[in-house]
Amino acid sequence: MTSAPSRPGRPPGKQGGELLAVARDTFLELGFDRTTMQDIAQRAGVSKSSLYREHPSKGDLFVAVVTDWAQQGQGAMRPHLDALLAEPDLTKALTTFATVLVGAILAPPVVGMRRLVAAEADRFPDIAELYLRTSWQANMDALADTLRELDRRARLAVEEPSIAAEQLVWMSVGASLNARTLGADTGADRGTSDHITHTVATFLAAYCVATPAHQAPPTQAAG
Amino acid sequence: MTSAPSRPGRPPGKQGGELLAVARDTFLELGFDRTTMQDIAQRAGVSKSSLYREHPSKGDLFVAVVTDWAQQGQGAMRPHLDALLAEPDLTKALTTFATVLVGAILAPPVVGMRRLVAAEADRFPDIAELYLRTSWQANMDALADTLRELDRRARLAVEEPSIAAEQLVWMSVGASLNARTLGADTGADRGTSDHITHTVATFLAAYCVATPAHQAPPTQAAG
DNA sequence: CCTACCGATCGGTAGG
DNA sequence: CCTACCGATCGGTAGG
Repeated sequence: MTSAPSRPGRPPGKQGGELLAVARDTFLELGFDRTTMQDIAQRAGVSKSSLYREHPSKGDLFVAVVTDWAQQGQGAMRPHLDALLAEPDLTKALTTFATVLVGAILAPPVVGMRRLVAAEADRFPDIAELYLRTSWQANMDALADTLRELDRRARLAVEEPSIAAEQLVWMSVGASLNARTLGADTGADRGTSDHITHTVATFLAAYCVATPAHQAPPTQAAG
Repeated sequence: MTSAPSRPGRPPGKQGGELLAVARDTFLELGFDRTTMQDIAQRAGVSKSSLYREHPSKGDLFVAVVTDWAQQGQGAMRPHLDALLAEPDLTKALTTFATVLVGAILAPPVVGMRRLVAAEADRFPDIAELYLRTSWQANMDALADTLRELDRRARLAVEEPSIAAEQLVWMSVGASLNARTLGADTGADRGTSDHITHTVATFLAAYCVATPAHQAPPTQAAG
């Protein structure tokens, strides 16, 4: 009971994760250089003093923001990889997975964080590398493991799972991610279902053991 | 006579294209915000006044730098696309082309300009779009045209040349470009010949009319 | 005289 | 917690 129902002191002022979220949004909106500690403090409803008490410098705050973000997105693809394994129709499974993947990678805050980290990679090389490892490479490795498992089950013929994973991902999102990274928010959207269909077709043409999607199968059983 | 063989005045100080090159290198090294007009003027051996006379503001200078850069790289792939058409061995042709492509896109100043333009895309949306169109999309379109020509000659079966072009490019450079954009200058280099070999194999598995590289051919003659 | 160029300094704003 | 303020530095301008 009475776990401080009405605080006697003054209204809140954000801390911890909430504060990091405010800082993140501000960095995303203005960029690192043009974001002032004043901006963040104001939006979070705290004084600059309080902000500096929790994060001793602007650089430290940036590191905390990116680290927090990278950890959150670490296992993001897990459930969809499980679904990829479970679906019996490979074309359907890969199409669904690629669709989810594209949506996740092209989400505006995700693209924004990539831009932000890349822009400051010279000043914060450690954090850029952590971001790449945690938020990207971890998911790529998980996809490679899934492809390896599909090979083991003789549903795909994948000799180099990590390369195949890269091919699937970059065929799916390369063009769109490039355009959005360079700021083209033009409605002329790739990542359409048509684009994904072609990605899956090419992928299966190379790695399907049974019947390739759009040419006569060599009809060979997997050992 | 006396067409000023030895200038009586003071030593040169760079202008025009040379000045743009100095500005470009400085922006690449320090980024837009951390580059001062002073820095650029100093390196170019001119006064700030002279710099401002040629480029009325820092933003104008940046626009001039990117525009100049984009124009220079516009037809960069032309000779290599011609070579791609000329080489009779398709696997060899594509491998050579992909190798050149990867080298060109991953060249440090090229990656640096991408980072720079992406970082300032919010402040200079027009220039980001021009960069994307002139320096990237133009070369992609040229590759697509080349694939269309190979289809016409019945050496490839490419229904959607622009999509096939994207697939070839992004399978070739996606992973490496991503890593370098995020600042990982780690010696663990992709873009190796092994990686390119797999790219070409997957591409041909989907688009070769005759004998796919690594599985039994369906043996069908092109009409 | 004009052009090209420099040293000096302005008003504003940043991190701390 | 806030206000005030510092040392430093920036883009841009003007006098000579």
